[in-house]
Order: sequence, then C-alpha cells, then structure tokens
Amino acid sequence: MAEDASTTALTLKDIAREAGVSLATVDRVLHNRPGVRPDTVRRVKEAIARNAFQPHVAAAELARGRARRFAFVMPSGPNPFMQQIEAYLGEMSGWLSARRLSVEIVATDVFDPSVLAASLESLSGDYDGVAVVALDHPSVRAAINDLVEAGTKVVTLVSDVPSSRRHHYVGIDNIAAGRTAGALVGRLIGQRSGKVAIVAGSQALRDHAERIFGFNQVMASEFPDLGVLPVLEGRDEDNRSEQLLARLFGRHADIVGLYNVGAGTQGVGKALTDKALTDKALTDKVSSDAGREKRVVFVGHDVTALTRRLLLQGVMDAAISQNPGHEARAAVRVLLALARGEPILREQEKIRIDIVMRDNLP
Amino acid sequence: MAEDASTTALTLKDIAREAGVSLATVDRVLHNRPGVRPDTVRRVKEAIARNAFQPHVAAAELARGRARRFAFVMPSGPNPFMQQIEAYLGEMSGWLSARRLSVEIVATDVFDPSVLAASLESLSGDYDGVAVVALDHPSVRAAINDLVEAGTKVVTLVSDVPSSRRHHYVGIDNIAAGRTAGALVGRLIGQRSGKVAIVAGSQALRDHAERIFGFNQVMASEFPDLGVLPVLEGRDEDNRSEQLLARLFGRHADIVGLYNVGAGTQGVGKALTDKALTDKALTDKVSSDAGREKRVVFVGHDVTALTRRLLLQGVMDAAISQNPGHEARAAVRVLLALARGEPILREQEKIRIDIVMRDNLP
DNA sequence: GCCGTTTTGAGGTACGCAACTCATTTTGAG
DNA sequence: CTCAAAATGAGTTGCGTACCTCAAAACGGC
Repeated sequence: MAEDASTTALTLKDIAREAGVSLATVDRVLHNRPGVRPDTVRRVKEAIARNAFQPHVAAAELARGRARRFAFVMPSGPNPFMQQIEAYLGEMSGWLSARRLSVEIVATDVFDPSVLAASLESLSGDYDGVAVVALDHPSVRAAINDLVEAGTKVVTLVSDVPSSRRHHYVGIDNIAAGRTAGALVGRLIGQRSGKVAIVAGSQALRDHAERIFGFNQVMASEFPDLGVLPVLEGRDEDNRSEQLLARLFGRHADIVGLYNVGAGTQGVGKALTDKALTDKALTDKVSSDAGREKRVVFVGHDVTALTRRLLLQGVMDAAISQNPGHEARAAVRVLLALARGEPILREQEKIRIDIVMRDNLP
Repeated sequence: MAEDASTTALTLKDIAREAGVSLATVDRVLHNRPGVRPDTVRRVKEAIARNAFQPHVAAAELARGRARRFAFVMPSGPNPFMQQIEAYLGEMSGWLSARRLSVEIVATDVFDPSVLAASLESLSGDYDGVAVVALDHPSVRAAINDLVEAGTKVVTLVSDVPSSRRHHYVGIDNIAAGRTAGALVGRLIGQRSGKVAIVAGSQALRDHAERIFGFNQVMASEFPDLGVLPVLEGRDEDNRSEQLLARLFGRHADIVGLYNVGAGTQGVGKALTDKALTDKALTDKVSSDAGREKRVVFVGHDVTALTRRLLLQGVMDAAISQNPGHEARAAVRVLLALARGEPILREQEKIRIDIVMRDNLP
C-alpha cells in the first residue's frame, strides 16, 4: 500500500552516479574484474547495498550472449528412478530453450570411482555447471574439487559427497528417510509382535547404509519388541531379492514387517505375494481373517509404475519417495542461480521426504 | 550427444525469413495484433512450429519495459497458514525485484462474498495477475470472470472456484486429503476397535466438507468396524473444540481415533492430553501399558509451530499438509507464465498432499 | 618532479524483442 | 478498371546489461 508505483527500478547508471564513479567501474566491481582500488570497490558495494540494487536478470542474460551449458552425469544402467529424472529434464526442454540453456545427459558407470572421476574431469571447461549422481570416493571428490576450482558450478544429485567442495546437494537426508521408514513400519504393525526384515542393494552404498542406520535407530528406540533380522543384500536385483526373502520367510514364520531399502522391488513383491498365498492355503479352514493377521507390513522407496501398482493392490503399505521431477528442476534452477550469482531459494530447492500411501499417490 | 552445439538459437528474424514475411508481420502474429490475413497467420505459425521456435524470454522481458504487477487477495484474519504464505512471498522479494515483478498483498474478509467480490472488482485494470483465496459463491465467481474478461490472469489459491473461468487453481484436492487422513487414522489404529471422532470448523466450508467426505469414504469402505461419530463443529476455535471434545470423551469411552479437519488444534490437543491423564490415573495400578492401549490416534492438518510440537510430543500422529511455501511460489510462477504466454509446468506447480510424521518433519 | 604503472572515465556495440510509424503493395468491391 | 481498405514491408527506438577499447587521470617509487 505504501509502495510508490511511480518509482522506476534502479539501474547500474544510478548506482554509478550514487557512488560517484563511472559505469565502467561499477561493471568492474560487479564482475570482480581487476583494476579497482579497494576503497573504490567498497564505495560501489555500499551504494549497491544502500539501494538494495538488483541487476535486471533479463538484461544481464540478454547482454551475455552465449548460452549456458549444463551437464548431468547420470548412471548408465536401467535404473527407473534415474530414468524418471531424465524424463523430467526432457519435459523442461521448452523452458530451457526459452532461456537459452542447454542440458546434456552424460551417461557413465557411476559405480566405478575411476570411470566417474575421469568422466567428470573430461567435462572441465566445456560447461558452466555440472550435476552429478556421485559416489563418495576420494578420486571422485578430487574430480569435483577440480571442476569447482576451474569455475564450474557443481551440484551433487540424489547421492552426496559432503566432503567435496560441491556448491550444493540436491537430494534427501537418507538417515531421516530411514527413520521415517522405521516409524511407518513400526506404527503400521500396530499391536502385533514379530520380526522385521530388511532388504538392501548393498550396505556399501552410502545412501543405503544411511537409510538402514536411520531405520535401526527408530526400531531400537521406539519398537524394541520387534526383532530386526540381519540385512539381506539383494544387489537391487529382482531374482536375488526374491530368493533371499523366500528363504527367510521359510526360516522365520513370525515376520510382520519388511523394509526394502533400494530397488529390486519386483522381486520383493513377488516373494510377499507367494507367502500370502501359502499362508492362506495353510490356514484357510481355521480362520477367515488369518490372512490379514499374518500380513507383512511392507515399506519401500520411490514411486514407480511398479510400486504404484503394489500400493494400489495393497501389497505395499507405503513408499518413501523423493520427487524426481522436483530433483531435476531443482538441480537446473540451482545451477542457473549459481551461474548467475543469484541467491538460492533454499526452501524451494530442498527435497522433501514424501510418504506416499494409496490415497495420496501423486 | 547428437546435438550440434555450433547452431545458434533461432530469432524472430529467422522465422520471418522462413515464412517469407517481414519482422513486423511476425510480431503482429505473435501478439495477436490485427491486420494480418488468416492465410499469412497460418504460414507464420507453421514456421514457428516447424522450428520449435521459442522467443528469448530475457529479450522479451527487457523489451517490454514496464514491470508486471500481481495482487494476492488474502484473508484479513490471523490465520497461521495464510501468514505462512505471506511470509514466503516476502522471502521471494529479491527474486521478484530482480525480475522487475511486484507482488502486493490485499487483505480482505474473504468469508463475506460481497466484500470479496467488491475487492476483486476494484483491482480491475491495475494488475496483470491476481491470486485469490476464494470463497465459492456466485458473486465471487462473477467478479473472477470479470477480471478474466478484462485480460487479467487469475489463479485461485488454497480454495478453488471451479465453476469460474479462473486460469488455474493452486492448491490440493481436498477430497483426496480427507481420504489420506482416513487411511492414516484407520491404519494407525491397527487391530483395535472403537469409535472415531471428527472435529471440523464448519461443514459449510467447501474444503472442510470435501475433506470430511473423503474421510468418510475411506472409513466406510476400508474400516467398517470403526464407528464414525457425528462431526463436531468447532468453528476453528480452540475453546469450543476442546469443550465439545471433552464432552464427547465423557460419553464415549471407546474412542480410538480423531480427525481434526481444520484449525483449533490447540484445543483439540488439550482435550487429548487431559483425557490421557485421566485414563492413566484410572488404570495405573491395573496395567502398565494401559495408557498406550487407550491412546487416541490423532490426525490433523498443516505443519505449524503448534502441530510440530504436538507431533514431537507424540500427541499427534500425523499431519496432512500442503506446503505453503510451494503454494506461494507456484502461484507467482503460474501468474508469470500466464502473463508471458509461456506454458505452465503442471507437474511442478501441482501441490501435493504431504503426510508429515515426526521423522519427516520439514 | 619524473616515469611507469595502476586506476578510472567515456563511449561504443551488441543482445533479441516490443512497439511504434509510415510508406508501399495487395486485395476485393463496385 | 478504379479506388478505398486491408495487408504488409521497412525501418527506428529503447530496454539494461556485458564486454570491449582507448584515452586520461591518479598514483607510487625513486
């Protein structure tokens, strides 16, 4: 209400006048170009701060001329979650080209540290920004630091390398995700007692290890009566996960909960369905709702076509999800903001841990 | 990989050449200006489509000159959720001014249809876009349609007027939100049996009615053993909600679940805490975990300072939440995209129904 | 006070488009 | 065929910044 609509936004010229210098000097200060006395730098910066001056983004972008190039270094394998991220990047193409931005996908074996590091090194100089699904390994860390050193903006995606000098991490807190999974499994089991199984890809993967850690934390502190069985390593493969689980169900008749940490969901689902059928055949004549009583609470990760179906069928109870579309867009926006020297809207770019059940399927 | 990095992005000049017309004609077509033969329009549009031409956003914005003005019509009362939206708009000020956008808050009694309608009418002509927390009423609908008619872009925020000609709705599907609440209450109750209470502000409010509808849907179809008690109308006031609930607890000893549809959370929490104390005092000598057995599953809406505390204390089990920051930013982005004639990233602007429990508190 | 270096000023060009003017060509009705 | 109206071409200006050049001024060491 108190705004004066007649005032036109300030321009660099106004700042130059305010600071008592020429446009060229303001320009030098703004872009950290050499050849300005410290005292003059201070005066200019003060004038900018005093007036809360913001360069006109559109004008800056236009004057800049050349387009910005970003690279997304992604796993080469057929990971559905990563494919979703790529698909969402594709959906942005109109948005990107209207801003003269280019995003290129670089497929790499991100699980081999030396290959990944080499891939990263090879990008140096060609790109304004790089988003990478990173393995946490010394050589990868070094490659990231080299990129940063060369002036490239770097964000880690989905999986972080906290000890590197990357500018930003776009992804979730995996310990909290594991805790959330634990709380859900425990709460959904309710008053029943029994054992809880965990299937993971590998405990050597940082994100999986963190999720298991968080899960166990909650189980130990809040559901001490539920025994947690040793982690099965399914290597994110369907067949292997299914077989390991089937064997486990054979040994333990009192499993009431299951946490699938990574992929291999198809196999896990199959093992569960088989078990349900067996249990039903065995107890059908005794009690009508024995099937419900013996039902295993199943919590996993990510909303894919498969987990969506399992949720709708009632085989799966909840999926802990990080929104792949949000991650794709946040990574692009963060790289752009970094390249432009704009502040990052932390609240906007933060990836939340979504709990997805049948009724709030996106 | 197949991209040719050497190709420079197309400009209007290229399109003009392609279509065999002059720049002026392309400009006329692009801005729906009169004086172009239908056949020529077609040729130009084809050339644009054929080359997937995107006008350079920055150039367009710069050339445009005048800043865009948006108005946010918000409730004047002390609603914490609305205050959060306003706060997040405030956080965007840097982002906004760098784009030469202005956002003004217009406080109004949105619960009085005629006052709201008058407020909307008064904005006509002054703004490029309007976001409004709208009551669904014929006169409001008419006011919205008038704005749209006058060329103003209109989005409804949090609460929709689906029968109006508003360009977009930024908010959640309240029926689905109610369903989610129902599924949570039912699942978290587990094997226990008993009754479920509902506290709402008023069943005359569209969003509350929709939530209750969704909640009852799920309870009836999936948890038929849980009896749902008649809705208490607390008018979103703490005292009233507390008293109504306390009386209800007195009449029904077997309440195992509670759904708070709107505000008044403080009162609901107090009623629950009092009940827990009473129950504990009565049964302490009999059984040590009777308190847990009698515990009421409590699900409500929105993450505020209060619900956050209740979740951490374990009084509240889950909050169904719509992210106010996301809503604020989405409304601005949608208005901007509409004003620029850009496509809207539906996936990005869709507001999701968040399930917030203690371990994934944002 | 001299000279070389550093700092600063002044000015220009370009970016792609919006918005406008005015002249010219094309069109269709009579 | 004529003439007014409609359609189109050609051109200009300006938006606010980046980036560049060249000259002028201020500076510091001796």
